Amino acid sequence: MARTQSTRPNGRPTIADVAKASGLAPSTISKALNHPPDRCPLTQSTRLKALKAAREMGYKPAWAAQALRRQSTRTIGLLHWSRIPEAAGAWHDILQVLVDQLHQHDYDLQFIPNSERTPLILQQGRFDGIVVAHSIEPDVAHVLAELKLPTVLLNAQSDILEKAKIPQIMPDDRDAAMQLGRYLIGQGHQHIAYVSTHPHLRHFSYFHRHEGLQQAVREAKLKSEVCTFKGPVGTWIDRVLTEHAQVTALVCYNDLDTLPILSALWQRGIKVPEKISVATFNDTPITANTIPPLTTMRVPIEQMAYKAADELLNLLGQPHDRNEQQTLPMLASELILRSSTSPPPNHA
Amino acid sequence: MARTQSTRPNGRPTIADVAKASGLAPSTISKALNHPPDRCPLTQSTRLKALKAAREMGYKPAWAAQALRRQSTRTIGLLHWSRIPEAAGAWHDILQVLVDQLHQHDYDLQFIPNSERTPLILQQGRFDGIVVAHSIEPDVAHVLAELKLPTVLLNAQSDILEKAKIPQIMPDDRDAAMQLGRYLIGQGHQHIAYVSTHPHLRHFSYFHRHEGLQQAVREAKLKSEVCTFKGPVGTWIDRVLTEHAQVTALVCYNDLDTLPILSALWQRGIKVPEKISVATFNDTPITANTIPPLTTMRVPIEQMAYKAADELLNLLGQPHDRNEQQTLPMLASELILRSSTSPPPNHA
DNA sequence: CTGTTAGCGCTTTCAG
DNA sequence: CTGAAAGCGCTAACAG
Repeated sequence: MARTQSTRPNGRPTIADVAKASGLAPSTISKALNHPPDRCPLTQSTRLKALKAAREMGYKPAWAAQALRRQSTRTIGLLHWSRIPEAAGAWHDILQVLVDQLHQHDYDLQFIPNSERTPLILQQGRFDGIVVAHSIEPDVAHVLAELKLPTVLLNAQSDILEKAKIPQIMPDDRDAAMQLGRYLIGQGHQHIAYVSTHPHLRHFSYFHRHEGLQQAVREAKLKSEVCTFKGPVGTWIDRVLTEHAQVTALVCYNDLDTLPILSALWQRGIKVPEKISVATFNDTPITANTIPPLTTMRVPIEQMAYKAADELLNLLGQPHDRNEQQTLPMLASELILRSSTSPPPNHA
Repeated sequence: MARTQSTRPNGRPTIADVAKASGLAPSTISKALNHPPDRCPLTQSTRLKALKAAREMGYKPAWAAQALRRQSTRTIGLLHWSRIPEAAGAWHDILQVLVDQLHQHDYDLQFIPNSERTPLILQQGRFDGIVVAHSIEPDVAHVLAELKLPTVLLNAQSDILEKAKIPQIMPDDRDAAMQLGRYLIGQGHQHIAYVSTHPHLRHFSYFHRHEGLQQAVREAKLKSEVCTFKGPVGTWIDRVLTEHAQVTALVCYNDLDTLPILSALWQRGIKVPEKISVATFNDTPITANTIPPLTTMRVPIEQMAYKAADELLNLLGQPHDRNEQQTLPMLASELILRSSTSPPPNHA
């Protein structure tokens, strides 16, 4: 660990130091470091000499200098909805895959918190590409569209960006909800409610799932509509149990919604599924461990992440095992049966 | 939006373009942009001229160039344990505060995934400071210690870094567990088990909580020890209920552990709290919505985050409202009573 | 008060 | 096959 030759104020050696110490030129060191062993325009011996010197001095390229010179940061920005990343539940698994895939091509993933400063940060040239996750505000979308950076929409929707031909990866939420609706109707349920504890949902998944449920009801020619309730569970649960007592199945928007809903039913002594069935979306660890364990639609989270990485690397001009598909099909979900659903009470 | 004057390949104007367009020198534009209105070495009129030109051309400083020149990235790295940030539960709230505090001083927070590349990333000079969250591997700690970067340990432990006098912010887990233990013992519990679903916990919180519980048992002069069980709940729960049937209270390591544990008890028809009491740490939304709602210790998460930001800004030489305390006291937790605990069965 | 100059550390032509 | 030189875009020191 001879960290002696150093010129930088912070004490770390520059490429010039390595050059001097090895009796080679800076450019030679650079070549040795940046070209793969095979296609490297250097003699085997000089290459090794350069590498050895660099290693011995503990030389690490200064990132800002590389970025400035290459006009590329090898960093992908993840634009997410909230102040800080939602790495809970489904997003956790998505991010895991995304980070791994990008790492394989020497890209890092950086979260871009949603704040007033977001547009500035995007315009500073800190990113080689962008993944838009969950949703995006119109003003940010405009900035992004002007930037013409390689970008993909991952489980996110934006008229502005879609118009700009940005690839969009999303699950087929309508189909998933329809499958779930058909299953419940097949069990004998005639009145289904679609519920969420979040008061202001604007995500397309919320609407698509509602539509899918409605379609299942329509095709079964039930007499009822799918009624909806949203906001804190205390604001609507008692109405469901009284004014809408014919409802025998609750479909929750997502896994995180279910904890307060199951809790509210339990506190009122309403048995699940004997009195009312409950089902949801996203097959996360939470859903397997609720009381009772939840019937849920497994959304193909990992597949979505692979697709997103694939599309982005493609836009970045990275050679990689391209998933050769012209269009981006929406991905299908799978029904996971657990004990929170059953035929409704008094059913033949 | 006259984006006409542009020289850069990517079409965005440089400071030189702004200079040319405004008839001023690049350095003048730089001064106008980088000095606060008050202490700016420019005439009001030239300052405004510079600012106007920059705004009209949509000029945004290139981040890499600024970083290279200033030898500072205005970015703080968050070193976390897993591949991707754990933004669930308690960490979510911590990060929220941390990001906000740093933003107020124009620092961004960037997650550094734990991988083989972590040491390299640290050495590239991408960060002005580091927050070590949760835990850290020895080799990474060594690299970090050599870097001499402003660093704080946030709910993390590392002999190597503590030896290097890195400030450490952590909750008083021993005290929290002791409070909880005393409460349970006061309720009449004589046999307490300390449990977790995670098989290989090495975090100091895990050990400190155990110690606190033991201390409560010791000071109450109970005849039993605190027995521990860890790993997937299915591997130990039946043993607790048979071989250790005298156990009447389960203290879970943290909030995320409780879902599978409550579920396992429910599946076996064991009533909580009538048959067995359950309590845990971290007062997160999850704990309020379990069946039954959980008695828990509220760890002062936000306070910890404020302290961490404070310490770090201090090390960075940022003038700010310094929380003038010489030592870093460990922070106390508060008991939140809910319905998952009660006196044990057959208790007077 | 403003402009000129000199790099920050690196990579990439382009000569030798 | 290797080295010298230029310059990415910016800011800070120093002249004028």
